[in-house]
Amino acid sequence: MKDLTNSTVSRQNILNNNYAIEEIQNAVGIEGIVFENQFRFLKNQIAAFFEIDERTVERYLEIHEKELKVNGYEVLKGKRLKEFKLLIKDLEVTDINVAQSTANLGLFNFRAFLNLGMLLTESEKAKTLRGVVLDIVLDTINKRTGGSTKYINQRDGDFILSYYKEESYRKEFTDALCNYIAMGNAKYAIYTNKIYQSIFKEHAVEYRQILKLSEKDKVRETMYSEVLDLISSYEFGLAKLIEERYNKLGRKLTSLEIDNLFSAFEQLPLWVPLIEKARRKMASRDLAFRDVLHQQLEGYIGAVPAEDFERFIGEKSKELAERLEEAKDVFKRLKKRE
DNA sequence: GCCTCCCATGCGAAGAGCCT
DNA sequence: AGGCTCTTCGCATGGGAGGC
Repeated sequence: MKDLTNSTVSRQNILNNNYAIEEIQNAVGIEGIVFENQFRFLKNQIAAFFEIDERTVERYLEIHEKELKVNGYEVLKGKRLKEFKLLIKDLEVTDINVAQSTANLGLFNFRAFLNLGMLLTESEKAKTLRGVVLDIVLDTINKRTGGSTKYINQRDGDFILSYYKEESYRKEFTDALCNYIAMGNAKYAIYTNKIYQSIFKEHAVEYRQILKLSEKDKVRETMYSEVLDLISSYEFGLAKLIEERYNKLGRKLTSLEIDNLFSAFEQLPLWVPLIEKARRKMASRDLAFRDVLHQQLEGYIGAVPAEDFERFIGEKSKELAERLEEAKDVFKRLKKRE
């Protein structure tokens, strides 16, 4: 993982990982005032923890206002401030004195506190915190995936269906290549790679290298359901186009003809948003979960949203074996009904 | 080795709005 | 209305980096 202080994406990938945040909170052990079900910290508490001046906190709030607000910093006023003041009065906290007369009050929650810790370059304590945070993040992902992230894509509930569907579309595609294209056996690899390159700019060998896959690993078993779905669309669409052209010509297509067909097909504007989405998901997730950088897709890297952490390492994500077992049961039940 | 420039830091004033 | 205490921002300071 990159240096947190200058990588927005890396910071957000940690802050969006609720599982890691929970562990970090336990490890850091800093306790604020519980307000609206969250720990809250005042500016002076934050400054004291990081051993910096309050004015420094303000500077960071100025420069990174948007990021810190997204992650939970807010300025209370009006009704909610009144409630907060009441809460403090009730708690009789001695080390915190918020004047009853104050008109607005800045509050950090734990995520915003952590966010600031990732930005601060002048605090030794923040530096130490970053080290701890990175360790915990790696540890959480490893713990939840059982050590390897090679098949983390399969932990998503949509994977199995996409994978099975894709197999049948692939069959259509290879059949079309077999029956309607006048080329040697190299055609299967050539046009499969063309599809990969059209979708994510890498051919199978590059993809294998980048993900450090071994000979016996199947590339498609490592792909995210969104990418598989797109490959399915390509394969099925192309299969039908090839068949149509074959029927029209009344003979097998030459390699030049299928190349022309392919480039017209991949340039259809309908692909643009779908490809954009697949690239974004693949590049961002592989960086966050597999610590893998697809250089060709660098421009598509963004922060992985919290829902994705739920999907891939959350309670609902499961090992493929478990899913297969479940799928088997479903098949059995269906059979009984017949 | 000295000078200059830049930036982080911290002081303090202005502005805001709630409390009594 | 005046007091109070917060946020925000301008500005002075000082230290460090880099140029000559």
